[in-house]
Amino acid sequence: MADAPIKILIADDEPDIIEIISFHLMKAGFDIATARDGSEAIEKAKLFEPDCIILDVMMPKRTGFEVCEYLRSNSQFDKTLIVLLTALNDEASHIKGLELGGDDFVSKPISPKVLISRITALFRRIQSAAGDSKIVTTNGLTINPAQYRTSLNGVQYILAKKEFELLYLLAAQKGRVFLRNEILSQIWGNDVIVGDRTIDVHIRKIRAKLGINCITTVKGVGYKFDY
Amino acid sequence: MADAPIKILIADDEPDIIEIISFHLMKAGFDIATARDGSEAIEKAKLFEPDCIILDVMMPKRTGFEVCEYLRSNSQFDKTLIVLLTALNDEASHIKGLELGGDDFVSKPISPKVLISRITALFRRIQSAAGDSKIVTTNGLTINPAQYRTSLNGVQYILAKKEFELLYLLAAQKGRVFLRNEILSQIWGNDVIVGDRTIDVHIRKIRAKLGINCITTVKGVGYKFDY
DNA sequence: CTGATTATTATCAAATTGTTAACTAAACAA
DNA sequence: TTGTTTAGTTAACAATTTGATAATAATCAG
Repeated sequence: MADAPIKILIADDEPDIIEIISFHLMKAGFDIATARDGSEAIEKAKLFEPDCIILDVMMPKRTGFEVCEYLRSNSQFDKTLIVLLTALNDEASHIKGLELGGDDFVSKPISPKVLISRITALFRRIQSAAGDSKIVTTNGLTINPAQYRTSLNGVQYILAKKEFELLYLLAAQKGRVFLRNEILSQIWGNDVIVGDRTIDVHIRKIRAKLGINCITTVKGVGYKFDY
Repeated sequence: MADAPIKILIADDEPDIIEIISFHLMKAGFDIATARDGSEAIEKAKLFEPDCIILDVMMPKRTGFEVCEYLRSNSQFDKTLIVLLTALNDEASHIKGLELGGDDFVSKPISPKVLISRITALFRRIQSAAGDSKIVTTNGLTINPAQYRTSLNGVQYILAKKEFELLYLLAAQKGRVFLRNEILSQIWGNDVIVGDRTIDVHIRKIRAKLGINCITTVKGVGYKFDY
């Protein structure tokens, strides 16, 4: 729901595992925090407010199960995904983990790629369940189509429907030049006939409202988002 | 909004597997349909409209991957969960499956209990992402769907049924814009026909009763809760 | 410099929503 | 049942916002 990078907390008592996983998740663009035992995991969870927590089942102080149970009893973490890791490939703990409110369960040895694609799949599914589509973010400019909201460096700008749709169309494929015809058929549809100047006027309004030149004119061709 | 039994389609070419899985899933209260190959899976999916499809990767006619790809390219199945089954415990196909839009990936031999708990966990997570039946609290405003009660800074406000449902629908997914059509189908259902002004009037009543502007109009699009 | 393309501005028409009041249906108590 | 209250819907109109166009100015490419 937040238009920020996805935050993941990794809790495991084996430094090697933490290192490998966090390396790969960072490379995949996630924002990472780590913890070495169950108690630390809970503390960090409260401060860091991650979107997803990866918990080793076997940890000192509090096991992953205990942490999971704690998090699930606290409404602050209603929307936090919990992925449990275990060395055992044992059915009972697998089921137990899911019943305690875990969202996924991965057995060691862990393949970072598999872990990343599982987490990605979970987020994808949740976003689509919540009716979200893709949020565009560049240089402090955020365009959120589910909320019809545009903000620049934290300040909100209210765009009209057509303005917003036009901006989103261009921004969703940053750098690509859209011909006037493409824009017309995408935003207005193939059967509606409007003049060419109409596009210009909307582009102008977007530029004026945001106060930045995020849309570049490609003379004789069309427009592109470049920011 | 409908609390009908959850429908699951199982597609596998091994009759034994189908039998075992469908037996356990039925026992767990799901509504089951089956298919023996990829093509049949697609046909049945269209007719049966399952909430979840369990696909064996290795199937005649069309593989599970192909079926998955097909389903994901068809917006009718946007909200359908896809669980892939495979005999291979091979990382590449695991990742491939998730990238094709699968939601979970389970390796054979399959434990029915594990399968059920994974499916249950997925549904649980999706429901909560979609804003299911939880008390909403923001800035002193509390909306309790179990009791149909609303209070603002400790003071109770009595909303009528439709007013309450409308407020809750929006508030459960704060920030998200709901199209008028979405609102109509969620609150009134797909077969009831009411005029557009009806929504406005209820929105107005909510705003008047609470005395705050917790619902924002997004002109030409719909409404959103923002408070 | 010149012709073509785009930017700007103001204006008007159209679409959308807000508001009120009246009417109908449902729920409830006497 | 009857009368009364409450909720839900609709219609009519007002207010607002948005979108399209035209006319003019500015800009760019050759």
